[in-house]
Amino acid sequence: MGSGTPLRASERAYRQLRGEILDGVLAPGSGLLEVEQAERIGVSRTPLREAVARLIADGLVAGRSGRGFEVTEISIDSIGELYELRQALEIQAVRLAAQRRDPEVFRALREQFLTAPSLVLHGAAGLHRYYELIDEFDEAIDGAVGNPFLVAALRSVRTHLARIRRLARKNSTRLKAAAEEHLLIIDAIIAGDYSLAAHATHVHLHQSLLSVLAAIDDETTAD
Amino acid sequence: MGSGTPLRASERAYRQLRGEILDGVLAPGSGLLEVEQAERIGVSRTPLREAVARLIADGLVAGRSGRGFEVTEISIDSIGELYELRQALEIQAVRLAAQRRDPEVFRALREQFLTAPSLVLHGAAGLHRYYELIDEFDEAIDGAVGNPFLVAALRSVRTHLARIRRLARKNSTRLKAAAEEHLLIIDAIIAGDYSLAAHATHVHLHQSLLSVLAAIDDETTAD
DNA sequence: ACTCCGTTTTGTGTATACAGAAACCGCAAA
DNA sequence: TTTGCGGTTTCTGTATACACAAAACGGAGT
Repeated sequence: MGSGTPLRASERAYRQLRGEILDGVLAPGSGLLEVEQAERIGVSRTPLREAVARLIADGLVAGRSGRGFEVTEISIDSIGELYELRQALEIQAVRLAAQRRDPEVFRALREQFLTAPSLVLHGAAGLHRYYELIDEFDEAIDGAVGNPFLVAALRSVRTHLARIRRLARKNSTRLKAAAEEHLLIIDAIIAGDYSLAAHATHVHLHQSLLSVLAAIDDETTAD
Repeated sequence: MGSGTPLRASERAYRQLRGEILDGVLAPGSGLLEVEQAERIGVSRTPLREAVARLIADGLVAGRSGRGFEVTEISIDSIGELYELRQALEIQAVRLAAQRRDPEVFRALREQFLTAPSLVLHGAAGLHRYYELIDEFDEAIDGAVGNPFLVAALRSVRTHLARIRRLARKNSTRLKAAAEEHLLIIDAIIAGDYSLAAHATHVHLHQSLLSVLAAIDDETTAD
């Protein structure tokens, strides 16, 4: 299972920086310098600049006027704003998916999701599996929608979402509820009931936002 | 009114290429070579590559496996797909705008739009003014929404939309109707009636898509 | 001690040089 | 005629060198 091509330097730099930003290794607000980062990663400035350009396009990094660039901040406000975009995109995606899906795909996914509510009780491994299921759900939606523009927009949202997830330690009660919500959405998609799928997604995202904001509030006041 | 900074080479290359793609000077499917383009524009390969990277992020250009890169095609299918994304974004944007707008801004805009239906009868100059009004409408929405994520997604959609507009010669009957539709949306926003604004936008986009597809059909069968 | 100005340092933006890989061409063999 | 192979060319990907600009520093004057 070796990685096919040896990977270009610019690609390596991009993945490493992106990964570090998403994992919080490079904290929001930290100022980065081209030469510095190029040496650290072990590539020259040219491919590093290309990587940074892509990160800026992703919205993970912002170019500073004079000196270097910096990892973008995540404010409480920006979380709400992201969810406004997410809502528009996911509701549309789910609606289209319900109309175009291959029922078999979602029936198989449903089978998997039945175990989800109990997964959250099985420690870190279960949690990891849980997030894998979410990824599979997202992929199933993307595949059913079959719209490159919409999928690209969703991918961008999910990138930012990954950063936000890190901020909020999840409680298992909420995760269990979220799993149930996903099941409802999946059922609606299988049934081809696009209206129900859309409304269920609306509700799910509402709960999700509430939970994220509450979790972050806990974090900041607890410390 | 001189341009403040002399503009970096990479920025010049980006704007020129982008403009040429949007204007159709560089036809979809045309294969471009780095050296070739760098010489033509008058910059070295390094800034040109940066420009191309941005164009790829914009979705205007796709990197070819081995040799060079090429301007992305616009298929009939992709127009429908773009409108599925556009619908999700604009309906959300208009809904939020109706809730957050400064009424004065939209009252002023309304004043301008009253002249729009007649503008389309006044030749190329009138048409130009008409499109300026559309731009002002978009900017007013963006400002009222105040959501950087949503606005960025909208900007991306508008970029692709600009290419599609070129394909379809517009007839003045449709433009007149579109102006009326915009007026209705503006009125709903002024009234703070977000539901009406959303539904009116839905209708508007439906008509717009029909008109675009019809126009393209005419073009291709007429030739 | 503080401020202003010139110097030095540092970092970006751009050009160019170099290496490796993929496409192209021609020839020969089936 | 077609197919396979070697050499050649051309292009990309990366490193590096250079120029200019902006920030940090330091010294002189107040």
